[in-house]
Amino acid sequence: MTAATTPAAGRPAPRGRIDKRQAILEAAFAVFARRGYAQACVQEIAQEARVAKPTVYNHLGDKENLFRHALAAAADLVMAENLAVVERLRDPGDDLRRSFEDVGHRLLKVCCGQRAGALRALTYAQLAAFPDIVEVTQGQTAGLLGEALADRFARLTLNGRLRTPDPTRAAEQFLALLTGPMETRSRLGTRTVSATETRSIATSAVDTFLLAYGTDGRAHTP
Amino acid sequence: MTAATTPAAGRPAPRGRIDKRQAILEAAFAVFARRGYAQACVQEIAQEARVAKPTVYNHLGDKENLFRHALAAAADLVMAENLAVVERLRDPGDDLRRSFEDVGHRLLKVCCGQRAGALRALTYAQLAAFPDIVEVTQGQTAGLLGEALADRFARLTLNGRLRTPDPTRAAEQFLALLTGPMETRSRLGTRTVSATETRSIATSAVDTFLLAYGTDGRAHTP
Amino acid sequence: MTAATTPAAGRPAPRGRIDKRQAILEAAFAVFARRGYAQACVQEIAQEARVAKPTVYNHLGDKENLFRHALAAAADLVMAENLAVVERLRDPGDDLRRSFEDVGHRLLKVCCGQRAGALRALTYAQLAAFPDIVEVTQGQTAGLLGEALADRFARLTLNGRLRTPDPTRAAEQFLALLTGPMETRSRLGTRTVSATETRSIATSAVDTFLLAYGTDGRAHTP
Amino acid sequence: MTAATTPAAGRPAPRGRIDKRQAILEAAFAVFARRGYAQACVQEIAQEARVAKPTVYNHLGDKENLFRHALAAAADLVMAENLAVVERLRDPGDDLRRSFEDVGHRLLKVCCGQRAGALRALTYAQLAAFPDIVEVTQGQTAGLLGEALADRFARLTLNGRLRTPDPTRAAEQFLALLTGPMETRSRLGTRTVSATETRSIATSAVDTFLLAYGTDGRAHTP
DNA sequence: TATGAATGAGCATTCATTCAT
DNA sequence: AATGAATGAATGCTCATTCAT
Repeated sequence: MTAATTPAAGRPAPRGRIDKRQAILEAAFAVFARRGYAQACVQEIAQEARVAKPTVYNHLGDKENLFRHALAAAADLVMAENLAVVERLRDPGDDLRRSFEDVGHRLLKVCCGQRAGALRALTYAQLAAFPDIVEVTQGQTAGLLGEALADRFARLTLNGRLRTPDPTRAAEQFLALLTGPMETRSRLGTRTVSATETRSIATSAVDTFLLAYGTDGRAHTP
Repeated sequence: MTAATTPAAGRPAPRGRIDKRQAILEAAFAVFARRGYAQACVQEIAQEARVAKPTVYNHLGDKENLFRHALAAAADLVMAENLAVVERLRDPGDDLRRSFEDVGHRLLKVCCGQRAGALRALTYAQLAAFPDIVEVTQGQTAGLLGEALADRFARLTLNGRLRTPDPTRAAEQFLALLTGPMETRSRLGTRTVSATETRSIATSAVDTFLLAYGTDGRAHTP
Repeated sequence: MTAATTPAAGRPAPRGRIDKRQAILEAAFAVFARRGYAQACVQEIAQEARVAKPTVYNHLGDKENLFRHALAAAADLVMAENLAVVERLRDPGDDLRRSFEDVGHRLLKVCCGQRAGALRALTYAQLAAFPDIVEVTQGQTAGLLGEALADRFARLTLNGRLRTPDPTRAAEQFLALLTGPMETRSRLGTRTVSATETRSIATSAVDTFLLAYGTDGRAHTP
Repeated sequence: MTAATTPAAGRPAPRGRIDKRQAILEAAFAVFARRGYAQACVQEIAQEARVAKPTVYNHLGDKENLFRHALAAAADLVMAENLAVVERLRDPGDDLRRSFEDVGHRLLKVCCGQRAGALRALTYAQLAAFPDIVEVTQGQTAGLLGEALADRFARLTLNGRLRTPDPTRAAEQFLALLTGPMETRSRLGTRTVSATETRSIATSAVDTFLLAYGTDGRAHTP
C-alpha cells in the first residue's frame, strides 16, 4: 500500500496536516468520480475537503498530481478489501464450492462497488492522457488480486482440491467470469443489480469455473 | 444501426453535405478518443474535419450531441464487425472447438482493437456525466453481441453440439473469458499483446468454455 | 515602421478588424504605461479597448506578444516624430545655432514626452525579462535617430558649417546633452519641466555642442 | 546613507538580527533586479536570504517596503562609489585632461555596472507605481552625484582651470556626455561594451567637455 | 524571534457558443 | 450553407499576507 492507512495517534501538530491531506485526497476522489478528471474543478475539491484552494496546491502541487494520488489512495483501499476476501481461500473448509461462491460474491461486491467502479471509470477515462496510471490502479487491482488468487489456486491444486495447471490463467478467468457478466448486467455500473442477481452471477461463475478446474467435474444441479 | 454507413453515390448536392457530416463525426471520434471528452475542443475537431467551427455546430448543434453521435457511429461500426464474426457460428463445421477458437480470436481482435478500446474508454469516462450513453455504446456492443452469440449457442444446444441451459449466461461468460484476460494482459489496451498471446487467450477461453458447456466434456490436450 | 499607419479606406470588412487591432494596441500601451507589464491585466486592456478579453487573445495571442507589439507600435510613432524633427536640419538656413536650438527643443519635447517616456520606462522595466525588446524600442529610437542625426552632421561638416570628424559620436553626444539633463530635471519624467527650463536645456546643449563641434568656436553670449 | 553598510562586529545578539536584515535586503535587491518588482515573489527572496517567508515580513513588513529599502540600500552603495570617484577631482594634479578622463572612466564603470544598471531599471519600472522612489534612487544617484561634481567644477573654475559659469549645468552635461553614449552603445546595458570602447567614450566625453568648458579651448589631437 | 501552514484575491488563458457576412 | 470574428463563463494556478506554534 502506498501510504499508512492508520496513522499513529502521535503528536498533535502533524496530525492536522495529515488529516488535511487525507481529507483532500478523499474529497478529490469523490469529486473526480462525480465529474470526471477535466470537469472536476479544484475549487470544488477544496470546498468538499473544507480547505482553501491553495492548500490543495500546497499539499499536492498539481491537478494531475492530485489525481494520481487520489487514485492511488483509492486503489490501495480497494486492493486491501480484495486481498482480505481472497485470504478466505487460505482455509476453504470442506465445501469448496461454498467457499468459492462466498469469495466470488464478496469480490463482486467489492469490484463493482462504488469505489472500485469509480476507479475503473477514471482509469479508463484518462488512459490516453496519463497512460502510466494504469500501473497504479489496474496494476494494483487486477494484477495483485490476480496473483493473490493464483497463489490460492496453486495451493489448492497441490492439495488435490483443484486442477489448475496454470493458476495465473485460472485466476484471470475466475475474475473474468465474475466481473464480466456483472459489468454487462449493471450496464457498467449505472444500474443497481439486485442481490439475487448478484448471487446468481457468482454462482454461475463458480459453476463454470469448477466444471473447468474442479476435481469432481460436476456442476451443482440447479 | 444509427446512421447510414454507406451512402449511395447519388445526387451530387446532398452528397457533399453528407460527406461533411460524416467527416465531422469521424474527426470527432478521433479527437475524443485522443483527448477525452472535456479535453477535446471543437476547434480541433473542426480542423481535423477540414471544416470551420460553426459548421460543426450547424450540423451537430452541440458538443454533447456531437459526442453522442460520434460514439453512436463508432459503436455501429464495431457492432457490425462483431456481428459478422458471430455469424460464423451459424455453420460451425465439424470441428466445433476450431470454430470457437476462430470466432474467439476474431472477437478479441475487434473488441480490443483501436476503435472498440476508445469507445469503451470514452463510455466509461462519461458515465457520470451522460449515463444514458451506455445504452448507445454498451447496449450496442455487449448487449446485442451477447444476444447474437446467445442465439448461436441456443441453436447449437438444440443441435446437441453444446449444452447451455441458459444461453444468455453462457454468452456472457464466453465474452468475459475472452475480454477479461485480454484487458488484464493489455493493461487496458495500453500494451500491445503479441499475436501468440492473443491466440493463447482465445484458446484458453474456449477450453474453459467447452469444459463447462461442451458435450464431450474434455479439454483439448496440449 | 512596423505597420502601415494610414490604412487605405478600402473594403469595409477588414476595416473593423484593423480598427480593433489598433485599438487593442493603443489600449495596451496605455495600460502598460500606467501599470507596468506585470501589474497590467489583460482585462483592463480589453476594457480600455472596448473589446472582450478573448478578442485580445485572438488578435495578439499572448500577453508577452501583446506587449511587444504595443511597444513596437509606440516606438514607430516616436521614431516618426523624431525623424521628422531631424529632417529640419536638411536645410538649416543661415542661422545654424537657431536651427540647432529649434531642433534640440523639438527633440526634447518628443523624447521626454508622454509616449517616449513610457516607452523608455517599459523598456527598462522589462530588460531582464525580455532582453530582445531593446532592439525594438531603443534600436528604433536611439539607434535610428542617432544615425539620422549623424547623417545631417556629416553633410553639414562637408558643407563646412560643422566640424565633426566622427558624426556618429557627435550625434550621440548631441542627444545625450539634450536628454541627459532633461532626465535629471524632470526626475525621470515625474516632474513637469517648465517651458523656459526646457528651452534653457536645449540652448545649453547647443552651446556646448557648438563650442565643441562648431566652426566659429564661440558660444552665444548670454 | 540610509543604513549602516559595515556593522561593527559588536554584541552577538543584535548581530544576527542585523545580519538577517542585511541578507534579506541584499537578496531582495538581487531578486528584484533579476525578475522585476511584480514578478519577484517574496518566497524567492526568502529562499535566497536563507530565511523563512514570514521572517521577511517581520523585518520589512511589506513587499513595497521591502522594495524601497532594498533600492535605498543599493542606491547608497552606488552613491558611495560615485562620490569616492568624484573626490579624486579635489586634487586633480597637473594634467587636468588626464584627471577628467580617469574620473570619467571610473564613473562610467560605476554608473553602468551591474548594480547601478539594475537600480536604474527598477526605478524606471516602478515610476508609475511608486513615483516617490525617484527621490530615493535618482535623487541619490544623479542628484547628489551632480552636486558633488558641480562642487568640484566650481572650485576648479575658481582656480582658473575650468570655465563653468553654471557648474551645476556643466556637471549635468559632463554626466550626460558620459552615460548617454554608454547607454546607447551598451543597448541599455544588455551588451557588454569592450574596455577600449568604454575608454573611448570617456575620452570623447572629456574632449567635448573641455572644448566647451576648458581654459585652453583645444581638444587633444588624436 | 522564526517558521510551517493556511488563505483570499487575482490573473492569464481557454473554450463552447453565437453573430454578421 | 459555410465561415471569420467576437464574447461570456470558467478554471488552473500564483502570491502576498496572516495565524498558530
